[in-house]
Amino acid sequence: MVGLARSIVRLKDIADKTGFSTNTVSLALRQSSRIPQQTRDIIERAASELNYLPNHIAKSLVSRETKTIGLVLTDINNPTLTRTAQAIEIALAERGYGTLFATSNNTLAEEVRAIELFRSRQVDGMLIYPTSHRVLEHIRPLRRANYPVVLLVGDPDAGIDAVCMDERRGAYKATRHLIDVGHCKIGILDSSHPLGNLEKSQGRQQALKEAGIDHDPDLAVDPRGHTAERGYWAMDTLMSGAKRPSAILAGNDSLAIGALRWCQTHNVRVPDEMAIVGFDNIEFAEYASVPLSSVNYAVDVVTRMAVDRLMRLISSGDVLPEPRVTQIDPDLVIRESTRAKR
Amino acid sequence: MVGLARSIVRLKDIADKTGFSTNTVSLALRQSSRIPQQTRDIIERAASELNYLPNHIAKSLVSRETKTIGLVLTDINNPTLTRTAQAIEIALAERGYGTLFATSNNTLAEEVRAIELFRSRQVDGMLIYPTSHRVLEHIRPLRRANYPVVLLVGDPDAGIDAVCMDERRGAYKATRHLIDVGHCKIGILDSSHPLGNLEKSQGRQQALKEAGIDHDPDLAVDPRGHTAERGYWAMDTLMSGAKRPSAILAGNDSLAIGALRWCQTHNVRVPDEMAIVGFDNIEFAEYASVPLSSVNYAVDVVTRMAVDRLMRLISSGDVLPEPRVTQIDPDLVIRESTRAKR
DNA sequence: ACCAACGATGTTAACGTTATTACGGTCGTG
DNA sequence: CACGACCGTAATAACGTTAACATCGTTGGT
Repeated sequence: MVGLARSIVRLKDIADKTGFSTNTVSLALRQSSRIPQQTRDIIERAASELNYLPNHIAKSLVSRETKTIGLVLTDINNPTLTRTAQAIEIALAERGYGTLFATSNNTLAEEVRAIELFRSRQVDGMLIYPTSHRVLEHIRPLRRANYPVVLLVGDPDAGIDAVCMDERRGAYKATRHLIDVGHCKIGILDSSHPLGNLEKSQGRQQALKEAGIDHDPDLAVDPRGHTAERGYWAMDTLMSGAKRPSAILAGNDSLAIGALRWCQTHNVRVPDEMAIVGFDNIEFAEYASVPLSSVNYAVDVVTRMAVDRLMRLISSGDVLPEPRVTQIDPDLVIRESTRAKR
Repeated sequence: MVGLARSIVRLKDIADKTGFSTNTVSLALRQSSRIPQQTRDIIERAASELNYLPNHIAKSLVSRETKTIGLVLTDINNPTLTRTAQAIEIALAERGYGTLFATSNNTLAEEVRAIELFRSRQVDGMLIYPTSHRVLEHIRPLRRANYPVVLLVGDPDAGIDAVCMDERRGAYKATRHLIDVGHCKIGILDSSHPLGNLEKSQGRQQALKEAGIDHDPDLAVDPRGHTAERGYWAMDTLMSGAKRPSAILAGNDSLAIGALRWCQTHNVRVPDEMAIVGFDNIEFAEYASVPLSSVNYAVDVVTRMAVDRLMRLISSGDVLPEPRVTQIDPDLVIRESTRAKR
């Protein structure tokens, strides 16, 4: 095998070898019916002998599409985002698209950088998990310029296409469940930044309100992060306060595992003295020392719908259809960490 | 703000607006000293008014470099690969490179597909975590054609650049530690496929041999996967056998967590009745019900060295330097799961 | 005051591909 | 037997950028 990779074999080289023109070679390799089968065979044989590989870059320049999409994630420590990334890459590959990938590290500046990078690389569309669920001013102009963008976080009023789990509804279901099994002091470990994602918090409050339970602001702590370490810290903070909850809603499973660990090291029995629900239903939730109840994140559903929607936008030509926000109703997976109080 | 994104603003448009030629505009925007400051200012102002963004595709075509590298991973369920992916993306972005990303799903065919995809997209180099540590026949031709490739798995004899953790040494250290704290029946949960990665197994055997402990093949189980679920299964298989180990070396922390869970559900106390060591030192290892000892995976070191090496290869022109394999000596992080036997 | 050198800009060609149009020759038809 | 249709192939121009070279006017040195 000779002449791979860097040794740029071009249509011209095949043309020279076979005696046909560059153009004929191009048509033949694209199975054009204008070229008779016999000629095609000759050209195809020559192409494979020379180990020809089409230059996607040149093709993109003339076709004005790169068959590449940009994927922007916040950070990848969240196993769910990770699984989503992989599923998206696979789904896109099946449709002939490559995936350019960038992380924003949860900062707006890097998110903007990533979007600019992708634009300059002429991606055909973007899938974005934004840093903030509210600050979308840097994304809206894209949509306005008819650039195909699908968010993986849903603000129904954002005016941008989105496919995501309905976190408000998930938090509502989880809180309902905790109430059903006998809890009324239900704490929450989740971001409380006013520009952040408040949906879980709102879902919890709605469930509390419906059950006639007063909302106590002392039962909410912002862990300022998404790791188990932050969950441990937040739990410590919460439990050092005057009012101790009997159940915890954690913004994700890493936080929940940190909280669970805190309970273990402080001899608080789970679920008897403390119930815990997480979000995302990562694999480790099931394998924790006390298997964790968790609001499931339907990776495959989100991926499929988001990619379908993006393909739809890409193929819609110059004028995009009205934005559509799809929120998927999540299932609550009940495990031992929220077993009913006796 | 008008005319973003899809509305292709070209150098020509700036030229028309300012009265200069396309070429002058190009030079000015690249801060060429051949263009006086005053002219540059005019052109830059016009560019920003038109919201010009350079077309990377066109640039690539003429410069013959895409400033993009391809990253091939097996699958992303392994949190360590995930952290590596993110760290690599960041390191490359700092150097002005974009990251094209693909997963092989642990199949050779998809790995080949990903590599072809990247080649046709003219990436300037690739970072590959191969499915098999031994089967590299599809990668070697790249190297032979002077294509910059760095593996994230090290076979010293592969003839391909690589940067990785020294897993043999890690397993040796872990096994040594288990012996030191009093174990002699040391089981292993790891792939035993002859074409797979046998380094952990070899490291363990070396340590056993040095300690004069006979190798017992019944103490090894192939979990056929890398998840906690497979770890639970493998542990069950191992403990159902005639000979039960008193300590376990697990191929990664997910497997270890599965094994730990098995011990809990079967009332086997860790570490008193069973010691467990994992690999990779993921965050959850520290937050497991019994904090897990683990062989650390130095994400930052691997990333930095691999990216540096790749940059070196890319800038080395037509003839690549001799391949170099760097194996990083891993630290063993000792936690409660291997506390000394009394 | 003249010529060389230089500073500022423009012209042309190239990168590898695809799309559009053009060109010969052969065949069928009247 | 002439004419148009059609088939197979080729020539040309484009995509947006950069690199090499060309051109013009001005300046400075002698």
